[in-house]
Amino acid sequence: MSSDRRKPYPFDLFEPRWQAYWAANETFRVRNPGEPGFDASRPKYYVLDMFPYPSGAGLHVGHPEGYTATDIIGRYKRMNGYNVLHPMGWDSFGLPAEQYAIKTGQHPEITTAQNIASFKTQLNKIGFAYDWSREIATSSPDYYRWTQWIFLKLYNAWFNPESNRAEPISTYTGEKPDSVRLAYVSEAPVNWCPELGTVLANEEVIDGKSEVGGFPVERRPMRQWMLRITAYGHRLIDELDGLDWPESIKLLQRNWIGRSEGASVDFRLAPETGLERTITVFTTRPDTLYGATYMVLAPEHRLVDEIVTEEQWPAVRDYREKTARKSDLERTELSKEKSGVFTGAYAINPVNGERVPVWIADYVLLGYGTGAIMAVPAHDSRDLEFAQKFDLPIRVVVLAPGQDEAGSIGFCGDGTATGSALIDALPTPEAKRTLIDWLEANGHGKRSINFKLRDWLFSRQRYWGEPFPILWENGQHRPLPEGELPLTPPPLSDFKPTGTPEPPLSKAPEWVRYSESATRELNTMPQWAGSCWYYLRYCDPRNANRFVSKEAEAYWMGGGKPGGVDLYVGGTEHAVLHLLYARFWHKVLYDLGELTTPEPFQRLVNQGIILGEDGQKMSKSRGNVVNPDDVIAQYGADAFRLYEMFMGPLEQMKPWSMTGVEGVSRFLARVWRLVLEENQAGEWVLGPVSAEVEPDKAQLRVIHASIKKVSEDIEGLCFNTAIAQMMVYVNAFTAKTPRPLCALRTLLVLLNPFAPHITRELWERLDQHFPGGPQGEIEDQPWPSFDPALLVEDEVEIVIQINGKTRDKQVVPLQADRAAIEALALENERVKEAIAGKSVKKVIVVPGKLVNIVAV
RNA sequence: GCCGGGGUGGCGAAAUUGGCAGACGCGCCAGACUUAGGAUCUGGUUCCGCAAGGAGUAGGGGUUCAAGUCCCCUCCCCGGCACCA
Repeated sequence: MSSDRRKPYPFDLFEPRWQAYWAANETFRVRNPGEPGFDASRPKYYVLDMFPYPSGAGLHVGHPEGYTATDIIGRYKRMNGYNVLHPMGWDSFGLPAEQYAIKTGQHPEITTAQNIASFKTQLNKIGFAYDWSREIATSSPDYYRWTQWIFLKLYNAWFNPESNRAEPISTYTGEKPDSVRLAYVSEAPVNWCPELGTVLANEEVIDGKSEVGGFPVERRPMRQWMLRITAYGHRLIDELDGLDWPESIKLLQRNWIGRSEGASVDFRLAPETGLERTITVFTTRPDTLYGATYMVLAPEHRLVDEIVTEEQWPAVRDYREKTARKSDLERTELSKEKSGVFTGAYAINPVNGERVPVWIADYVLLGYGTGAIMAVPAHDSRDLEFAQKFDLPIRVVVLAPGQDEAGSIGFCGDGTATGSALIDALPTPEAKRTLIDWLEANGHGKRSINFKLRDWLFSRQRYWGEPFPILWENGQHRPLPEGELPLTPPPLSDFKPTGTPEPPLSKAPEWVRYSESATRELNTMPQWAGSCWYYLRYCDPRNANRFVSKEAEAYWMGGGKPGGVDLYVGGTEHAVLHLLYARFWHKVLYDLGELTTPEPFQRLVNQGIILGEDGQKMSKSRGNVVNPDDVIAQYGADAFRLYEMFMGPLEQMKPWSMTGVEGVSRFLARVWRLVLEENQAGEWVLGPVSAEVEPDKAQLRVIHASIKKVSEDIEGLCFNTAIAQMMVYVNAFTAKTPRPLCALRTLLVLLNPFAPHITRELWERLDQHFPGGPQGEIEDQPWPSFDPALLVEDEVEIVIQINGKTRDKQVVPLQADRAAIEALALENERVKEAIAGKSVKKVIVVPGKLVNIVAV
């Protein structure tokens, strides 16, 4: 006997055949408005996956989970008469691709091309209905030419606070346009990762380590390109409201942007300092101003140098040096114990003219607010801790509900103002308002909104990314002329990071030198640049004149309110990275009149991660990684797809199970044998199928209930229950022969989005035996509709409860009214038995469902 | 610490407005067909109990004729943020 197991149905023969057929016929190609073959009568549906970065590890079973979900939706919408845009491409610039190239000692251009090829082969083996004519790669010059073009748009724009939107820099009338550009150069301290040899954005640093590789990150001042995402803080928060996104993701973005409302307050320095300066602080609690008994500056704050007194200099210098040596990680880890030093200077509290000492302490961060605080120890736990340690006064100015002064220490909620002349006895919200009004009227401060979000550090000291279309001359930057795009990187053989902040592009002096007096910018853009707008390029991927044509953008991204991609599926890991950056770019382009919608992704769904069979996260070191290729070789692509969807709810984390794959594979084999049977020679021939036989009443009910359930479940992305319903369908037809042809055809159409190969094969076989059936290919069949009348049964089984406990069940006519059901129930033998000797207090009848008899 | 999302059989999970808890699948048990079965088909399978019956959706309380579902408290798991003034 041969040792290799017989396949339950010959998927290995027909799956590759249909895949080749779809590719050769461009079955899933979709046309743009104006192109021949475009059908304007159909509505559009844009369904998008987060495109993968083609790593060397290849596809794992997590990728196709979301991809299968969108594939089902795309095929389903297509059968429902939509023009479906369902593209795929490659996020091929950036750190992961470059790290892989360095590891294998090959040029990233080569490894990237190889990885893309193998990813594509893998995806095609799963039978996805992509329009491959729209394939894009962020590292191809045709693509990044427009990434660079968009960067120049940002460079040549500013955010006008009057109009609350981006405008061309030409509308700026101030002195220093370079200080307002959306893309600008900054010298601020940045996250430098020596191991990766590049700086990183805040969003790419997790617990003081790089998101890629987990290497230590340190702060150091460097000249870098920044994008002014903070200008969009309001809109990035406010416009989340209209999006159909998981609340959890919206919340992550809200928290990350971190909007707080309050006031900025100016404290003048005390007269003896001889300085006409103010310290401005941000506070969310202006009502506690009377309780401000000291101030704290961040150790790095610029004012420190000016205000510190002679005798405090040594202590201050010492403290600053210690702080500077700490990494961000240490600074937060050692946060338990408060530390700080008095500067020797005093400031004047504007509400009561009191002199308050000014300290420096590392619990105040330079990067948030103004880098200075007014400390209210009675109502802020950090200030309290600090005040107790350094014996600073603690003054209660807010009474907690039902508490006296002593009991209000440490209280930070809403209460009643006390010991605060201007606002005494006012409840907190009113006290805030009143005090801000007073500050504004007297020129001591103003209403203010502060964001945690910081500008986006946009340059990297790496090779494998988009070069900046920027030239330097006499220390001044200017844009590269648009006609010189794309700006391709020099073909370096040694592209490795230099180990210093000097970018590797500096290794190509001829490339760097632009003219006698001008040189090129040496930094490259981060990986996120390409993914910020790829969904736009899919709309018109070969356009050589624009990043996307107006018509294509209006068609695929427009329509509906607020429009955009109709369904976007991907992991949560991009919540505050890609999903925030892309919204930002999109809004800028929208403001500049390049786009028709303010938001890119109308509906977002996160697929849950797939764990290994052991319930642990899949990883090479655990040896629990499942490779799609292996599963497909053994069970076929349809079984693989179906299992991915049958595992459980799309958004949930769930473990892989090979026996589960076997289960859905058995189901598909039952579908196969519903239509075909094996003859003596081992060939699959038509089984007991009849065109004459009609489904019986019960079968009709299953057919129509299934059409309803499968349709609703696909719309709701509940694929697991849709599949369960199709299993019920198959079970209802296996026992009885001959099988009605029409029922089988309907089943194949319902199942087609999930298992496109087997349904296509069986559809063809039925066509051969029963010519003259429905016209066209199964992929183009109209989605079936159900007849509600056929769902209704003549009789229903109702439950008979006594005191809420089920005692019996009884079949009654559907039309039976309350009285009839009650009468029937009281006649019931079991009921009579149970209520003997008791009195019936109440009878609740829910027609079609149950009777509950309350008896005591 | 704060903010989210969860906790239902041996396992993955189902369960409109509160209305038969456990659909569907895995696994397991029994049987049929077979030279054979890791194929296929049929039946069973929440727990305790021979049974009648009882218990049961993390735990405790409440509302209700009726609670997985609504309200209050507690515990546990997962994710995020974390000196954000």
